[in-house]
Amino acid sequence: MSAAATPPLSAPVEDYLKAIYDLERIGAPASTNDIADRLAISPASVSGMMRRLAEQRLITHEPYRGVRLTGAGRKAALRTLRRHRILECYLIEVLGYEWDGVHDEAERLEHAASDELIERMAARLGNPTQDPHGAPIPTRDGRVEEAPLRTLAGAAVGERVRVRRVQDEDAERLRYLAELGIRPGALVRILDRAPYDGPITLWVGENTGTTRAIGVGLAAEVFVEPRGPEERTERNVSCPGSDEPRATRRST
Amino acid sequence: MSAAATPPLSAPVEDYLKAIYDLERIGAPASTNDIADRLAISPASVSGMMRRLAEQRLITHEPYRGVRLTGAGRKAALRTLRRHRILECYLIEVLGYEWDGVHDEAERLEHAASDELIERMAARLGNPTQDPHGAPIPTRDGRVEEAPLRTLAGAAVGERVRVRRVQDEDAERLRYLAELGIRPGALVRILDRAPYDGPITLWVGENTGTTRAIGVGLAAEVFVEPRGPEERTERNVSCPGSDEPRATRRST
DNA sequence: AAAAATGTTTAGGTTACCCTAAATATCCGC
DNA sequence: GCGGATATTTAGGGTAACCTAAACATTTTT
Repeated sequence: MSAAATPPLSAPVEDYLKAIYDLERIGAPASTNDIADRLAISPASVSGMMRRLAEQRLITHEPYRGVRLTGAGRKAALRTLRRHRILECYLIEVLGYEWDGVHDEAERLEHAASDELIERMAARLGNPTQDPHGAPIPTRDGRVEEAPLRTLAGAAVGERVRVRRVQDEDAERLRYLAELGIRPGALVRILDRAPYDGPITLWVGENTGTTRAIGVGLAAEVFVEPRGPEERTERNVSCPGSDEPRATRRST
Repeated sequence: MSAAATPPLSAPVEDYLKAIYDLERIGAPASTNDIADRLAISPASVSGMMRRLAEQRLITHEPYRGVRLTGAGRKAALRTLRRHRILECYLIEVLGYEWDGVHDEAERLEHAASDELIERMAARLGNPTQDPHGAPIPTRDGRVEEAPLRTLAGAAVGERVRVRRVQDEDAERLRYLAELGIRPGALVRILDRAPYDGPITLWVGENTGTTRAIGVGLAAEVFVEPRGPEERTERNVSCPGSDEPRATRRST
């Protein structure tokens, strides 16, 4: 009945929707400034785009209050997110990209790839449910389970946690986290926290491991799950490298 | 010394350059109208774009006379062509696309893929030198050997020719040619030509084969090479399906 | 060689995005 | 509950790409 042939969205529009989705996920309606920051665009430009998106019923906009995705907007955002994350998996698993190098490539391809291409890639990968950074991959029909994870910045001294996901935007930071051994699947114990938002000292590793220190800023980009008494055995199908820590990723 | 970091070209600009390259390849300088036809854009818009391209030193433009690519323009066109053709190979060989379905996908991806991605795909394919439709793939440094091929429309009755390349723009037509058995590598004998640009009757096949008829319009999109006494044995590295005819491509 | 047909360019307009600067609304501390 | 800080929107501009209609140049026909 419905399923009105959705007019194709421009690349900027898809980027806005993704950004709004991500901001909404954290908390309240997305504010103009937050969106502007995230997309590195002036707030004035965001205001203009919000009007256009609202006209297209992709968001609802209460002036001075922020915006929320509508059903259609959410669907579009999840579609883009699916593309992005499948592309990341594919680039790493099939074409040998590094963990920290996929984001930008996927960012461009996600706007150009057809649904057919994405589904062929997904099939080829065995329909993964999370990307290499631990982010869940929405299904074709727009379902995601966004696990409400805490971040490493919020973990208490003495706690043992399992890294589940890291923010993937910044290649530099990702490379640094990889050096520290902090990637999805890694086990971390919080040894110490310096006061006044000082560095957090960690033990990274399963049995053998190392001591590392990390700033609160970076720690806030690492999502973790408390390591329960009996860890969940039901694991997601995912890209290699996104789960259990592996002995050697780089041969150096 | 030179190698000035080329500013990235927009997708439309890349499309114009490709079109001009292709038109120039046939014959004289590309005319405004030809470019407009090929890109399905109004001649007035083409005029405007020609001004911009000339400013950027990608073409030289003699008003009312047509345009020619400069060195830089040619280089850019070949870069895009390389991307397009490698993508087509990759989509067919690795992701299972059909012969007739790759063009549009490649057309979009060629503007978004990084050089790194293209080279990874090329490596994965063993650096092919022609695409699935028989078109030569320019090298990374912008070299191509454009074999000066004749078309099936220009072949004489009684001649035996080898199909080397077909135009890949139109999926419909490609599908039809595939049905006829006309693909790169196929052997064809011209049995008859009806007068007044009437249909051409062909024998398609190596030893066993079939009789088929084809209009002059379509025949002009099929590039052939006379089957010499001793056929060249030095064959190009290429995508499967782009060469020697294979028993079954589709299982139907 | 003038008229007709064809091909090309200019003139003027539209849309989607972006920007800076200025105006305006909301929030927060006192 | 007022005044300043902060957040948001409006006003006014810019660019790239497209369009149609009209003007102009070239080629072809008679």
